[in-house]
Amino acid sequence: MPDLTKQRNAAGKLIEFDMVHHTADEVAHRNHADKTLRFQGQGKILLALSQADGLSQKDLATRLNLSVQSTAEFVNKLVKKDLVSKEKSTTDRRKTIIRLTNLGQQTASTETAKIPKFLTGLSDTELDQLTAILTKINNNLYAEIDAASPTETNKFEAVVKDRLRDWFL
Amino acid sequence: MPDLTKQRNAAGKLIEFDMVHHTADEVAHRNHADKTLRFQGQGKILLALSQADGLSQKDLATRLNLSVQSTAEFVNKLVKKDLVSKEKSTTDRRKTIIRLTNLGQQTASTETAKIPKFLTGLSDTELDQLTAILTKINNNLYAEIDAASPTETNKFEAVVKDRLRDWFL
DNA sequence: AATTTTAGTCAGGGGGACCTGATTAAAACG
DNA sequence: CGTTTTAATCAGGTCCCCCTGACTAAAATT
Repeated sequence: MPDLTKQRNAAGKLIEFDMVHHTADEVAHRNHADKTLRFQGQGKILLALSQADGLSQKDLATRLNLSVQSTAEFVNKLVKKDLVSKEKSTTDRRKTIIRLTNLGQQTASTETAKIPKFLTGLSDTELDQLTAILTKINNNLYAEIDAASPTETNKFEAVVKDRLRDWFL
Repeated sequence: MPDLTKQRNAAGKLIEFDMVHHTADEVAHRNHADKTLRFQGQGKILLALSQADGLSQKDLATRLNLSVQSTAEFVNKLVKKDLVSKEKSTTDRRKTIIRLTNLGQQTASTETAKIPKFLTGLSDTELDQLTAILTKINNNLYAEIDAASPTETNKFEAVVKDRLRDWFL
């Protein structure tokens, strides 16, 4: 019989973390235009490319379950920021290959590699505990995505799930 | 000497959690328009009101560091959704008092009270560990907000920090 | 009572994340 | 070779989160 109070406490702390983290992020970046990478819009494109560079826009659109028009728009925004480059495929003139620039690679790897300050006060034991618990939680969430997405009708979620998982192995 | 690998592992798991959580949220709410409350826009208003109901728009704007026009816009959107109500103050005809409707109270309390499925597979020990670690992390984040916001020049962050903290006590 | 301050509305705007439909050029198919 | 399919662009649109400036009415101040 799970202790509902403990679950509620943990849930409350997660909510608090989400809000405070968001607020701290805003405060830290107020004077710079660079927000933390979100799994949304341009962030999706960057994250996908940092895992598998050199995709066509159509590939990106399919993998991320976006329309080709949205994909093109986000890609063009990233081109403007010099985070990605576009070049025609040599094998199929219809295709445009999108790659991360050096700056784009740097940005994506920095975002995924940097250690948030708020983790620096934790002991090694706490870090191990946190990692183990989050691993469990993330697996539970993967299971949720699985259950809500029958593979036949929703290829996207399965693809993203696998991509996300591969990333952290 | 903190173990950088452990910190990096934990940070990676947090990033993964953010993305997978976001994806699971999208999948779960695809067929309903209700997204999880975000500490942003309308979500800010709802969360502030669920803590201190019956504020004027000016109060809300000040507390949340929004312009009065933005505040009015978000309030009107929430009125449309029947989540908040507006009424003129009896003591000052310039002021409009904003309150949560029953539906709004329900929505806000449901969001903050519901226990996410992904927590149900954790043992009591793990829940205690998670709560303790998140408490530490959140306090670190509060300290970050403090350090980045000298009280004189940025009242907002101090106010929000206190509000967020009060919420979970 | 005239002036200044306050609270909120209205109008217009920027930027982002997304979409649909029409169109063009390249590749595949019959 | 004609037709169909594919990849991307262009145009237009919705919704959200934010802003500034102008304006009106109510309250406070002088």
